[in-house]
Amino acid sequence: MDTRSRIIEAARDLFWEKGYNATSVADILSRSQVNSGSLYHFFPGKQDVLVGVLAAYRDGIEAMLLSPAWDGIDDPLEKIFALLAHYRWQLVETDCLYGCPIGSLALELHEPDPIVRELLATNFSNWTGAVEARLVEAGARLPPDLDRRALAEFVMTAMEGGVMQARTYRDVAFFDRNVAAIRDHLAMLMERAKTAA
Amino acid sequence: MDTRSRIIEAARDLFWEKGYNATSVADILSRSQVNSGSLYHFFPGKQDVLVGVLAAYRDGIEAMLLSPAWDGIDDPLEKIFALLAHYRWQLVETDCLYGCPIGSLALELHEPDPIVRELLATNFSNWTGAVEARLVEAGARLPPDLDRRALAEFVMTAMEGGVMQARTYRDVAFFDRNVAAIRDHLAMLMERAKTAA
DNA sequence: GTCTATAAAAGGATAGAC
DNA sequence: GTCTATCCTTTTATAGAC
Repeated sequence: MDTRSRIIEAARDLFWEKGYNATSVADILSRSQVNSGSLYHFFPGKQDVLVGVLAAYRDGIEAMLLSPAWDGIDDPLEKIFALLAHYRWQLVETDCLYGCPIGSLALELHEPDPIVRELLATNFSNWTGAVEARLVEAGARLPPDLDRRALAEFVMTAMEGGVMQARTYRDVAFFDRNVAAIRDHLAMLMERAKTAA
Repeated sequence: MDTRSRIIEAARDLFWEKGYNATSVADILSRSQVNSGSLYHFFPGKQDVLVGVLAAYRDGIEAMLLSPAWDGIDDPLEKIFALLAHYRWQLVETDCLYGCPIGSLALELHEPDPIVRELLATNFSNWTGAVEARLVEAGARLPPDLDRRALAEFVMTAMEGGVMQARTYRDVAFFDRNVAAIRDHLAMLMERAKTAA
């Protein structure tokens, strides 16, 4: 793999594992087996590596996240729960240490440069947009006047809040209960769609 | 105010504004108008200041958060929305820069010392417990078999997820839509309680 | 593009007088 | 308990040869 990609990949993992501020440039160099001169050849500074990482998440959402999560699943609403299951799997794999990398960075960086904030928001929007599209596909199973974008944002909230609590308590059951709550929420909306029809 | 309290207060504000890692001991000294020697007289190190801040949040939840938020409000379910409104007010006051201090720290600190993680979890539990108690007070307005603890966790999720998105987009409307969703969720549960009766 | 060495600053923490 | 001065490490970033 080329040097620039090795840097991005190492930084992506380190930011996920330790956060942005707790990761030093030396950490990135050591993990990627790259020398200081090379990193600063590709990136003006550490924050530009972060920009590269966030752009990689943005460009890879389909191939790295959505496609794997939705493989073999047809039902649009079950695709949403498959996406949530993907985060659950990550939590279990890491003993509830690491959750959503974007969410963690979004809360860690309190006054990020506009370009960083913009990329965080874009990553959120792409995720929400993908969920919204599944809710649109669900068609008449959901109330016709339902704001599907807002519901997609609420699904994201359930994921991020579930991850936050599961990580803090080191117990995936907190995530599970939040997923159950959002499942109940969808069930009640479908009930509403039925009775209104 | 005594020196130790000044340090805790300054650190609390700085951790809220910038996060833990982005706050230096020098920042705390400058904000609290305390000298290095005094800080290290009261605290073995920076992390112990964090422990003090988290303990202060824990001990102050009633006086600093719940009592002010619930002043003049009798309805238990409206108390929950008043609590959410408190976070909304904080977002508006800070142009959506700062949200829930505990949530931010919980996601920033990836592998905190056990004592720190324990305090984060305790703060979450106390918050959730307060909301749970209001849901219990709501009695028969909610389904009898409803897991009120799990619902309280879901309310917390809505708050944290709403704060995260509002901050990232610098737009409080993201918070509002999440609150509206949780209000709708409660409304549907109350409907369920009615039809089951 | 890559290498080593190093600068320049910031960081956490300590010493010892008062 | 408080003060100033300072140590030592880490951190980001640069220089300049190859």
